[in-house]
Amino acid sequence: MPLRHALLGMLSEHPHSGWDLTKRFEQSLGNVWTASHSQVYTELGKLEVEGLIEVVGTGARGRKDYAATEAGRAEATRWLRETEPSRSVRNEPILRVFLLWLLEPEEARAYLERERDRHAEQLAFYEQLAHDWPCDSAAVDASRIALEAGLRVERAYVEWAEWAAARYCQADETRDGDASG
Amino acid sequence: MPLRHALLGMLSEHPHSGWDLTKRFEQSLGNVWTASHSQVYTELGKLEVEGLIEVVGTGARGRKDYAATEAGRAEATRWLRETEPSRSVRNEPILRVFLLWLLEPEEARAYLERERDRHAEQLAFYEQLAHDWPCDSAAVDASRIALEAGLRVERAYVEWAEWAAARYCQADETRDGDASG
DNA sequence: ACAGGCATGTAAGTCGTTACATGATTAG
DNA sequence: CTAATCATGTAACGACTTACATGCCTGT
Repeated sequence: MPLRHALLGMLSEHPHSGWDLTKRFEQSLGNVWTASHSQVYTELGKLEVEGLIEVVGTGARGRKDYAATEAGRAEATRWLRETEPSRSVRNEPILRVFLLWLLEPEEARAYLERERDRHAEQLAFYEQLAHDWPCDSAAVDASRIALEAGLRVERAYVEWAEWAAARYCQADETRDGDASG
Repeated sequence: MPLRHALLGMLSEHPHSGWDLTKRFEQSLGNVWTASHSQVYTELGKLEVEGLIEVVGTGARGRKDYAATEAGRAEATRWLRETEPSRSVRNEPILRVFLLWLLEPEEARAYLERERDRHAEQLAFYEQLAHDWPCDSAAVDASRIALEAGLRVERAYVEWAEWAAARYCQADETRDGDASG
């Protein structure tokens, strides 16, 4: 149950509301794990019933801030220690590359160029995060290591997409000599 | 529905049995998309009812080889053209890195070293595939481009895991001066 | 007053995992 | 004859997505 443990981990760092956690899944965590707000609120409800998290504050608009209890933090640690990471993967953008031969070369090239742009944007975002990085706690340090993975993987994707688009460019140019677009 | 379209794509290349498709999800495709045999057989049943695939041969032990029909291939192409790739991501091994601060430094380092070894193995496998690559059809070419993504991303992970483990090494050495392990 | 963002929740349906269940073929 | 591998399927349960539903606060 990685969602539950992702939540316990974040709530072991410092309090978050369901809204905050949802935002984190959309932002820095988004290249690693995604969860919709409905999933987050449902799981928070279960975790509270089980005594793994508790409400530690409330705010405007019904906001509730949760933090992990000792039991919750222990459960997150136990999960890290005693279970193997699932290797189940979902990477639809690259899955599509396996099917790219079904398209015309210019369509395939356009797809690869969009991927390059997307990854270039993501890389720029990560570079900004790394540039502004505060040097604080151990939690922050682990996040910095995870960020470094994002940084390096995005860089690899940008270079790959350029290499791949060039392959399809060649195929296209061979056919009609047009290098525009 | 990426599973359905992954199947249609593979069955547009050449015939496969449910067993073959399951194996492909465990091997080359496995770093991009995974599916259990139960999911594969269930989806093949639906695709056949919908006329998107058909049985084109049978073999020993009840083996059934399927191929995409024209309608199936058209559906795969339509999906590529008309839908945006889902950005929903599952990458539990890196998710765990965000929680690594909950462990002792030596445990965290051990985790990163296991990841390094895993990715090094995967990289070696991809390098072998790339080395033995046949130069044939367009389908093969798209797979070669997808393989290149795997190759470059795995290389990035190996280098990242080494960088990351070194960080935890330092933390550990600062505490007890032990550089073994 | 209104728009945009903050904030939380429920329900229906689909997708995915795990376990159950069976049996044929092949190589040693 | 026996183990490994090939080969297919179903069922129960849990996870995830999408849509529905509500309402408050802040800035303009």
